[in-house]
Amino acid sequence: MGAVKTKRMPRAVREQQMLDAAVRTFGQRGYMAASMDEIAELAGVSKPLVYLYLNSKDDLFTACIRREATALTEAVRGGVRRDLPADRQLWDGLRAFFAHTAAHPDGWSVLHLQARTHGERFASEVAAMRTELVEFVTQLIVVAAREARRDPDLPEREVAGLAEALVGAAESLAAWANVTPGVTAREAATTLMNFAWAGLGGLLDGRPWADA
Amino acid sequence: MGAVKTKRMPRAVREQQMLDAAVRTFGQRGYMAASMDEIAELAGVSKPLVYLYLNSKDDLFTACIRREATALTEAVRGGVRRDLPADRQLWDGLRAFFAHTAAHPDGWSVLHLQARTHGERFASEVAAMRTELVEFVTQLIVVAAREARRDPDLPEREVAGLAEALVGAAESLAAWANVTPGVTAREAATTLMNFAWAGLGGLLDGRPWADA
Amino acid sequence: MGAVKTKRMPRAVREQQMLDAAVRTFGQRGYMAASMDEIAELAGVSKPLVYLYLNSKDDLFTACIRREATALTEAVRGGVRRDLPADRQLWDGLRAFFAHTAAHPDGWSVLHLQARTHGERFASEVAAMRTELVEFVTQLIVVAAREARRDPDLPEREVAGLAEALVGAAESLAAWANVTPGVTAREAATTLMNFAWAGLGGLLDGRPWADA
Amino acid sequence: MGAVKTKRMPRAVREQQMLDAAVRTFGQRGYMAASMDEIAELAGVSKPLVYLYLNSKDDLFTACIRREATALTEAVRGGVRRDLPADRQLWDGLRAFFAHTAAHPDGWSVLHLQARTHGERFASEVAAMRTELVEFVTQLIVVAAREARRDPDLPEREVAGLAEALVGAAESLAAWANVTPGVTAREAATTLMNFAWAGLGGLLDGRPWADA
DNA sequence: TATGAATGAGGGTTCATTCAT
DNA sequence: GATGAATGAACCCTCATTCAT
Repeated sequence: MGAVKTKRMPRAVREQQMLDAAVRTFGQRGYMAASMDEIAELAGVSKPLVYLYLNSKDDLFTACIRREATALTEAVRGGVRRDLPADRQLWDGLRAFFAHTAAHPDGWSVLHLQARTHGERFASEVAAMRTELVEFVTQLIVVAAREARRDPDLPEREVAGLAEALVGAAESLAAWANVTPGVTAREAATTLMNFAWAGLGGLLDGRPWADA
Repeated sequence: MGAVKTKRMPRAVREQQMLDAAVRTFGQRGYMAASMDEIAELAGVSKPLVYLYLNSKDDLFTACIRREATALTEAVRGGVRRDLPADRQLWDGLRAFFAHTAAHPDGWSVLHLQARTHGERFASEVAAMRTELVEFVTQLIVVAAREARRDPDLPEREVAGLAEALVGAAESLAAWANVTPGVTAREAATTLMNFAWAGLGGLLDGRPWADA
Repeated sequence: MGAVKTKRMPRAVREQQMLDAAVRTFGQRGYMAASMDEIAELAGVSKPLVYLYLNSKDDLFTACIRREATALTEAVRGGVRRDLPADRQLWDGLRAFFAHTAAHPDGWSVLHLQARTHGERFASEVAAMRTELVEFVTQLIVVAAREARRDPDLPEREVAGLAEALVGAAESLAAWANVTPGVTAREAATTLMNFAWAGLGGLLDGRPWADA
Repeated sequence: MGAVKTKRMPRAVREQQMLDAAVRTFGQRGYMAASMDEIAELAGVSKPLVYLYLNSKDDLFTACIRREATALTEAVRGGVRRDLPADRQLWDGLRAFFAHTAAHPDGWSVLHLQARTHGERFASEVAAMRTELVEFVTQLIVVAAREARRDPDLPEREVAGLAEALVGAAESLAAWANVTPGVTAREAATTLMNFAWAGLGGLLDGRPWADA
């Protein structure tokens, strides 16, 4: 069942077919439960060819992570115009993020679940991408503070924690939106914006929550 | 290595030793990479005994999930006094949550990473616990709205999304706190409270962020 | 075929059965061409059991080498009485050597052919045994020189070369005797003694061959 | 790496390049561990071309054996003048033998180690060459006996054994000389001549070693 | 209660070999 | 004359699981 058996394709094409099959299989079965046999069959190719082009299960998985991470990063970057105000950038970025993860659930599973669960080697591969997103958000927070002309010296770690929380919330909402019928990317983005932007606003206004 | 070899223990005790070993192994190696051999050895028991008591790898893993989920739920519940104001309840609950996950990283890994990555069967097992937490938070949001005497009819799905985002942010911060040296449970809780409570406040004040 | 299927043997016994099968298979097929499947079947055991006891193909081969090397060394040592004259010791040693190699052709193949052809790791394992034999012969030559009360200061490397040549001749004759019908251990030993002892005698008499 | 990539060579030349690469690879890795991939790459050629010219791994290996056996045989034959006395012929032949094996260690490895370790088919291929050498030596022994005008009717099998031993000693010394630094072909030849010629002399003088 | 002995099934990887151009 | 694309078959190894005691 897999792809139609087309013979003698140039290497670059076959490689993409293999990566497609691999992302799907890894995303649905998990890294370890996915067998090279299944991937090869889904790609419409014999196993040795997979090894010839992608080298090993490890390398194949790494290639998947890289491809999907790049795709997601570029989707977010491409959805944002850096000349707009910070809140608008965040809003656009979130929409792009939710739209992309919803459109590529297996890729998102590879990045969000599988890569972080099977060894430092893979985890650090996604970590790079996540760092980029967190830094993007961090910058937006700083810019927002400056735009609001309010005291911009939030302690650095505080900002890092906030960004981390925001990205985490986004990831969680992405998963939630994927399984809750009828939730659109726009809606998820709205929910998060409401939550986050107001929270940031309160912070920047100097109204932090304080325990007794 | 592993537990001291003591013979002829009552069944209940042996079972806990096995679960301890299993949680540790599953948490560190991952579900599939963990071998029954390693678990049995770490528990100081022969493999057939593990099967006699816990039946299969699947069942063993399920037992781990249940035990750790219960422990986490109870830790959070036990940290909260339902007669205090909503914000204080959230704050106490978060501190308990971060403290427990920091104290039981393998258990947290089982719940947060492993259980969600290896099939619907296990995922739904954690989902129950997560739902409980999300519902707890949901209720707090509603109560907070009521306490603030402001228009309490936030649309239900909106609230669900917020709660989901908050729990996701908490989970993400828990992981972040586990790998960032020097971040305490209290600090993580503070960061999240600042973020979330202010955000909620803004929402409840009727100042949602709105796109153009 | 292979051993009769007997169930539930103690480990030590099974291990010997496996080594028997392995020596036979390695000796006849060669290290690389021998498959673990074939060895397991010949031993009347499933493959996993072979791995459980012997660990890996490498380790299994090493165990074969060690067992056969020890057996050969002990056969030679056991055939010699150190209180007899040097020529008699050599004669006895050679007979024991030829007898043992003829009785265990697969073991001899493992030591003489296979172990030296598949990597330094195995080669050095046999080298130890060979060194022992060469040193035994070396000593005999020195003793013979002393007994003959002739100038005993043969240059050391010269002696080493002679011993090497003698052992090589013996190994070669062992192979020859194994494939030439009707050649007994005694006969091979005689041939070599005639060849070697007279040669040594000439040397010790100070009548070396000299080129123009 | 490998040969310089030159296109469109005449077949004979390409074949030699392939055999060069094959001898080197077989000699260093061993017959089974050598892969056609490696050989083709080292030869600077694509794999199908190797198959086109040499047919199969088996045939390629056989071709290597034949080429190297012929080269060695001719080196020895070319080093000897049949009109000189027998001892001189032996001495010259040994020098040529040791010089050639030292100059072509991979070829020697193919003949001495690999060909004898991987099935009757290959073994018999070298056996032919070895027989030639053994016969050459046998003849020299007979001639020596005649020259010495002593009773030339040594029993035939006795002579065969002696020749076998001599060739075995030579082979062993060749390996020894290859790994012992500073041992020249001349030196190895001297050692063996001293050993062998004197031994033969003793024999021909009618002074065989005799056991009790 | 507890375990040493044993295996069916399957996974990752590699290799000699061929087709189609 | 020469090669990029492709595969059937096999091999080493591991694992969850059970039997017999």
